[in-house]
Amino acid sequence: MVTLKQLAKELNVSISTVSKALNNSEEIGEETIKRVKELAALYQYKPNKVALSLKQNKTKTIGVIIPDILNHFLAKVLFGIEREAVKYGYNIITCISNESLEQEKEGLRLLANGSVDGFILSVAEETQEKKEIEHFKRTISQGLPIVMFDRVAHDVLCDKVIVDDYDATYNATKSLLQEKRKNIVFITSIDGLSVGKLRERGYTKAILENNGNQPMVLKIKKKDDQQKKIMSFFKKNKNIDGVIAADSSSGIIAINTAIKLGLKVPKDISVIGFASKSDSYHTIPQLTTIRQHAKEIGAQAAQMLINRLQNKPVEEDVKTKIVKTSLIKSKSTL
Amino acid sequence: MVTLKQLAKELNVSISTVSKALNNSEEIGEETIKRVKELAALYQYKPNKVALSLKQNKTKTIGVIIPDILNHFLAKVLFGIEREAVKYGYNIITCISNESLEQEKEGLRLLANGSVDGFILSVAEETQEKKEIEHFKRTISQGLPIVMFDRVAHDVLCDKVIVDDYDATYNATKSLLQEKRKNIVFITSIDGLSVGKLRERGYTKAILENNGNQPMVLKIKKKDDQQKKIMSFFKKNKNIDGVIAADSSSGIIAINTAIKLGLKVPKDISVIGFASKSDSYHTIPQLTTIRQHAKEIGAQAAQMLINRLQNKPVEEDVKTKIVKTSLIKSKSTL
DNA sequence: GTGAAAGCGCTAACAA
DNA sequence: TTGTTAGCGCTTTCAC
Repeated sequence: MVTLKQLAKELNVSISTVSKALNNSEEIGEETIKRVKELAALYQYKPNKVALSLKQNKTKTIGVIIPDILNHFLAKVLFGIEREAVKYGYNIITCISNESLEQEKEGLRLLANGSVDGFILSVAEETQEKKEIEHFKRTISQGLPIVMFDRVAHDVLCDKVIVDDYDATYNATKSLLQEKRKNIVFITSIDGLSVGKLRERGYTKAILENNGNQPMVLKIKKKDDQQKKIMSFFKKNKNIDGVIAADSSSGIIAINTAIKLGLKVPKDISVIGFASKSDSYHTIPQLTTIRQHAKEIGAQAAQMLINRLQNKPVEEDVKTKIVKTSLIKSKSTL
Repeated sequence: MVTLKQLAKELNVSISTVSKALNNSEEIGEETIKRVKELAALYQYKPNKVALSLKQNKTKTIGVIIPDILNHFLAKVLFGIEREAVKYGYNIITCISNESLEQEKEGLRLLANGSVDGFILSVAEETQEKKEIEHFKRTISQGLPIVMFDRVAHDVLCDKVIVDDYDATYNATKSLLQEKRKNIVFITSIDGLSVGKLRERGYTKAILENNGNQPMVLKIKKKDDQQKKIMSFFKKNKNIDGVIAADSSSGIIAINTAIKLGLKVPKDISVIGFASKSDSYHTIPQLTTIRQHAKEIGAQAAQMLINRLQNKPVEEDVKTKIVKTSLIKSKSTL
C-alpha cells in the first residue's frame, strides 16, 4: 500500500500538503490538488484505516457477539446489523459465543482493547442460566456501549431491542382457542432462554383465561431426538388438536409428525410456530408462523449503537425498543 | 482505557520501562516488573490493538466475504473459519456480498486499506455469471492473500478449498441406480453457480452411463414458488422414483411433496439431497444427505490463509484442497 | 537496570 | 499557499 509519505516524496511536497490536498482543503492550490490526486489515483492510494483509527481514537467497527450463527434467526439479525452498519461506514467484527459464558466473556475481552467502538450482542444461554452480568457492566464502564437484542440481561443498564414474545404466544394461543381447539400443547426446545420463558408464559396465560383448560408443555432438550420426543408425545396424547411451537424446528416436526400419524392439518390439528418465511416452506401445508422480523431487529440495534457512538453529548437515558412480531396465517391453521 | 503513558507517569518511570516490564524483558529489574504489573492489573491495562497493528503493520484480522449469511452451508463455513481463527488469535470482519458483484467489490475495497491481513471468500453468483475476476487479482497484487472456498474462480491464482461436487452427485446417482430406480430427476435451484453446474454434470454422467436412461433436470429459479414447481413436476411425471437435490430445500420439499401425493418414501421414491444434519430432521422419513462438512471447509480455509500470512518466505505455489463429501444414508433411500 | 528517541501513517494546529 | 511539528499508543534500538 502507498503512503502519504511516498506520494509526498515523489511530488516533492510535504506530507501534510498531500494530506490536505486529498481532503480537498481550502488551503491548497488547485494545481497542486490536481497533481496530488492524479498520482494518488495512479497508485490507488487509500488512507490507512489503522492509522486513522489510532489518530481519531475510534475504529468505526462494531463488535457483534452472537450465541449461535447456525440459528437462522440470529443469522438474520446479523445480516440486518451488517446491512445497516455499512450504510454508516461501519464494519462488523463477529465473535461466536457458542452459548458459552466463558466464550462470551472472552469475546468481550478480546475486542475491548481498541478493536471496536461498541458492541451488539445477544446473551448466551449459559450466561442467562448463571445470571452473570458483571462482564457486561465492566465493558460499559470502560466506555464501550452495548446494545443487547432478543435475549437481554434486564439488570444491565444499556440499550435493548426486544421482541414481544409474551404477547406473541398469548395472541397465537388465543387464535387457536378461537378455532375451538381444546387441547393445545406448547412445545419448546429453548426452555433455558429468557425469551423461551416469556413465550411459555404468554401461552399459559391464554390457556388459563379459557375456563377449564390446563396448560400442557413439552420441553425438549438440545441433545434429545426431537422427532422421537414429539412422536411419542403425540402417541400418548391422541387428543392434541393444537400446537404452539417456541422454535422453528419444533413446529416443522410437529406438522410432519401429525401427518405421519394420519392426522389432517389443519382439519384435525393446528400448528403455529416461531419461524421464518423460508422455514414455512418446509412443510405441506405451509406453517402458520410468528415472524420476528429479524433483519429489522438487527437494523434497529445497529442504529441505536451508531447513534450512541456519534452523539458525543452523553445521553444517559437508555432505551428499549420493541419490534413487534406478526402472526402470518398460512395453511397449518384454520 | 489506560495507556502505557499513564502507567509510566503514575509509577515515575519511563514509558519504555513499563512496556518492557509488561513484556517480561530481561533488562528490567524484578522489583520494577512487579510494581508495574501490579498497577497494570489494577487498571486492567490492555495493549491497544490499533497501535500494535500500526506498529507491526499487521492486524491479525481476516476479512471474510460471504454471498449469503442465511444459507446454512455458508453460515457453517463462517463458523468454522471463526473457530479456527480465534485459535490463532485472529479476528474476523464479515462482509455480505448478497450475491452481488458490486457489493463483493465494495467489500474488498473497503477492507483492503489496512483493515485486514487477507481474505477468505466464496464468489458471489453474479460474479460467477459475469466471470469477473479483476477485483480478486488486484487485491492479491496489493499484497493481500485470498483463500477461496466452495464457489471459486479457477482463473485466479490463489489457495482454494473445494468440495468434490461432481463425484458427490455421481456417486449419489449411482447409488439410486443400484436401487433399480429408473426415473431419477435432478432438482436444482443453484443452476447459476459453479458448484451447481458440477453437481448437475456428476448426475448426468451417472445417468448416461446407465444404458437407456436419459437425464431429467428440474431447474427452479430463486423467485419461483419451489413447492408449486416441484408439485406440478411430480404430477406431470408420475413415474419419478428418484430425486437428487442440489440444495437442501429442494430435497426437503421433494419428500414432503411425494408424501402429499400419497407416495411411500422410500418404497416408491428415493430422495437424496445436499443438506446438513439439522435439515435431515425436517422430514419424516429423514433425508439421506450429501454432507459437505462445512465447518471443516472453514477451518481448512482459515488454516491456509493463516499459514500464508505467517510464513514470510514467499510461498509462490498455491494449493487447492478438496474436502470430500459424505453420503449419509438415512430413511429416504432404500 | 532504566530512559530517550525514532517511527508505524495520519491529521491538524501553528509557522512561514 | 505550503511546510513543520506534535501526537495518537506502542515497540525497540541505542545511550546512559
